[in-house]
Amino acid sequence: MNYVQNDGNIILYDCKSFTLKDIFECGQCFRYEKITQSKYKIIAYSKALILEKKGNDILFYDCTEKDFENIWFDYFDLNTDYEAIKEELSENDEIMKNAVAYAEGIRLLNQEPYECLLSFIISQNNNIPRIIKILNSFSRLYGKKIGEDYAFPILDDIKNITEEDLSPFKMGYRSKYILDAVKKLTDDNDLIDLSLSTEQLKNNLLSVKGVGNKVADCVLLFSCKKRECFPVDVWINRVISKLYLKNETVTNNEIQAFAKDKWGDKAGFAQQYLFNYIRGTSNEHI
DNA sequence: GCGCAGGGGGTCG
DNA sequence: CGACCCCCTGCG
Repeated sequence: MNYVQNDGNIILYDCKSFTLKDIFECGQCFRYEKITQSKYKIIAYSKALILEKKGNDILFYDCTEKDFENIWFDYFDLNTDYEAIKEELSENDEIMKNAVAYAEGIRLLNQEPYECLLSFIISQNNNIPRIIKILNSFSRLYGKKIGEDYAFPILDDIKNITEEDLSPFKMGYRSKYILDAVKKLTDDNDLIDLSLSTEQLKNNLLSVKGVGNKVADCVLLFSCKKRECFPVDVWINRVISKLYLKNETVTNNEIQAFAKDKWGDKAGFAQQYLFNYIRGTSNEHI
């Protein structure tokens, strides 16, 4: 990965598989802002970062080499060869070929686990604009101010939070789940210990009230580097049953077994390409 | 214009 | 399997 520091910015040269729209709008994260087609802001790790794509180069505005190496390199999963993954997934699979072509610049972000957990608890039975609204207003009240933006609250900011404190955000019944998550994270430093096995980690996540199979898999995939995880929601159920199983009705467990068998340790990558593809083209498939 | 279903990246009892 | 907290949309 070839990059230079120039005039306070980082320039990442000739970066394949890196499209800001694909990365941020494929549904894995919520605290991004579109500035133009090729320019986005993302808030993560208590930093606000503006990125712009110019040709095949990526500009990281106002970014130190230290932050790039310590935070953003891993956040954007720059150690992973997406060209190879796309090729492997697409082999003998016309459906996947189309899904990959639809958003070839997707990368799986490595987000902060506790933020990811709280965010996907909010996401359940909810729609994306409202999820974003809740997370932003929550950050505005409890997160650290960074320039004109607000970081997602760190655990210390919210460890004593009450149900009443959460009522302004209109999280509904999810407030209780957030409180349970905060309590369990506070009580147990190792609840989301990345050195644990996928199974152990998943059991820990499932112990949180309001965290079921789907939310747990999202946290594992989007913030714990467990790329074999395959979160199944209504869209994934739809795309697998319609495109791969000839409209057969299947349970989410059957879908998960199908994905494990077909994509193995790369199921998580497959999930993002397919999820984004079916959501973006759902009108054409119905 | 308003009121009222219907449903949204699920989970719990 | 139905209800759920709340918001938004579509329809009469």
